[in-house]
Amino acid sequence: MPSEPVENYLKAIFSLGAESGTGQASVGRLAAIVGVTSGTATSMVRRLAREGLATYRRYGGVRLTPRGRRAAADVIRRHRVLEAFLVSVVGMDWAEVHEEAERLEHAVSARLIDRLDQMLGRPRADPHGDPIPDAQGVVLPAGGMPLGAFRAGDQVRLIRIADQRADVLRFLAGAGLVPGASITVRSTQPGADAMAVRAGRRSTVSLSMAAASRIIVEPLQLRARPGPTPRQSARR
Amino acid sequence: MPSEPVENYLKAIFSLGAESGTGQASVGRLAAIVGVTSGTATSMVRRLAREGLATYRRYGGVRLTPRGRRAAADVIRRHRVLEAFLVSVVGMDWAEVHEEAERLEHAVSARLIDRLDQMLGRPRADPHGDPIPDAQGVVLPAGGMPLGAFRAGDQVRLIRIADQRADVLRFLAGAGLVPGASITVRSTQPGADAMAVRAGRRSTVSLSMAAASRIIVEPLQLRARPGPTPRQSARR
DNA sequence: GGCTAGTGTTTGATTCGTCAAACATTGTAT
DNA sequence: ATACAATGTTTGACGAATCAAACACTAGCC
Repeated sequence: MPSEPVENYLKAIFSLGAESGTGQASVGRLAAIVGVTSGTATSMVRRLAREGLATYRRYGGVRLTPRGRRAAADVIRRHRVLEAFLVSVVGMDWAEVHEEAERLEHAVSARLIDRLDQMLGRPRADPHGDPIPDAQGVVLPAGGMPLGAFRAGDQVRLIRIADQRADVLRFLAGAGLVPGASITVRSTQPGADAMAVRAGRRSTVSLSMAAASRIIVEPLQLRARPGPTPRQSARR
Repeated sequence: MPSEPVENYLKAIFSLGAESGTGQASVGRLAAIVGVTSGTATSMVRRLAREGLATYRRYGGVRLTPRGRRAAADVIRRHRVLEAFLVSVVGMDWAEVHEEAERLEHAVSARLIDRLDQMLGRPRADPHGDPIPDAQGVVLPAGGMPLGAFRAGDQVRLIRIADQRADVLRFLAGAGLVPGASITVRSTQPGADAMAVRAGRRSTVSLSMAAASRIIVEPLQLRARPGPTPRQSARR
C-alpha cells in the first residue's frame, strides 16, 4: 500500500492530468498542489516512475500508468465516499468535509469504505458533484462546462463545484448554488469580469468570472443567439 | 499535534501505567506493545521526556506527566468513540473495529469525534466495555475484576473484555460473553488451568485461565465460602 | 541563431523513526 | 560478595520525505 505522501502525489497527478486533457502533468504545478518544492516533486516523480506508477521523462512532465491511475482512483474514491458520508449520515457542513476527508482517506480500509458506500446507496457523486469512482477504480468522465461560458438568459443545471475552499462553498450554498440547482444567467458584465445569476427563485448574486469558471453546469435552455454555442473548451 | 508514532507510545504508556497501578511503565514492555526494538523505545522515551510529555530516569522506567496523560486520553477517546460509532451506526462487527479505529484515531478531528459522540448519546463505554474518556480528558477508573478470580457457583456481570484479538472476540460473542451479560461460573479446573462458565441461558463454554483473566466482571451473587472474598489484585 | 526567462533537476543537508549489535546497569541467586 | 541473567542504553547506520540553493535545459523573442 502506497504511503500517504505517495497517495497525495498520485491524486494530484490524476487531477492535473484530467484538467489538461492529455493526462500530462507538469512537475511545477504538481509541486504547487502537493505543497512541496519543485525539487522534492522531481525526486518523488522519479520514484513513482521507478515503482511503475507513472512514466516520466526529464523536462517532459509526468503521467500515470494504468496501475498509477488505479491507485489514484482508489484514493479519490475513499475521499469522495467519506465526503458523502460525513454530509449525509453524520450531518457535517459540506463546506468543511473536504479537510476531514483529506486526512481520513489515508487511514480508512477498503472494507469500511464499501460499507459506507452501501449505506449511502452507492451514490454517483459526492456533495460537490464530483463523480465517485467505483470499487473497480472506474471513474466516469466529469462532463459539463463552466458557468462562465454562458450568457444572459441561459438556463442551466449545476453539476458540480470545482472548488474546495470552505468560505467559497458556504457563500455558494447561501445563494442556493449547490449541485442539482437550476440556474438562470441574469447578465454578464465583461467589463467588471463578473456575471449575475440566480438559483431557482433565490435572490440574484454576482460572481467573478474566476468563481464562475469553477461552477460546472449543463445547459437546460439557451437563449437564441447568433454564432456557435459554447463548447467544452474549459480553459481556466 | 503529536505525530502518529508519538500518539502510539503515549497510548501504550498510559495502559501499561494503568495496568501496573503505579503509572510506571518499563521500556521493554513498551517496546513490545508498540512493536519496536527496545533501543527505539528508549530514544522515543527520551524525546517524550524532553518534550514534557513523560518523566524518565535511565534504567528507571517511564511515566506520563499530566500533559502526557491528557494527550494519551485524547487518543484513547478518539479510538473508543470510533469503535462505538463503527459498531452502533455503521454496523461493523465488534471483532474487527479495533484495527480500523487504530488507524482512524490518528486522522480524525476533535470536531468530528465530538459529533460522533453526540450521535451516540455520549456513551460511557465502547463496545468492549472500556470507558470512554470525556472531551476534557477525564478517564473514569476501569473497575471490575478478572473472571478468573471467581469460583463455581458465583454469578457475575461482564463489564469489559481486555482483549482486542478478533478471533478471541468472535468466540466470546458466539458464547454470549459480551459486556452486560450475566455469567455463572459452572466449575473451575485448576489442573487444566481452565474454567467453565455460561452466559445467561446459553450453553456452557470452557475458558483457559489466561482468557478468563482478560474478562473483567463485577460480582452479582457469590456462593457462600470460607476465607476472604477475591480482591482486585488483577495480576495477569 | 543566440540570449534569456521560466521551468525543471541535482546536490547536499536535515529530521523522523527505525534497526542491529555492542555495551552498561541492576538485581538476584548462590 | 560475585557472577550472571535480564533488562535497558548507546552507537552507527538507513530509508523516507523534505528544503535551499546551485545548476541545466527549453522555448520564445528579437
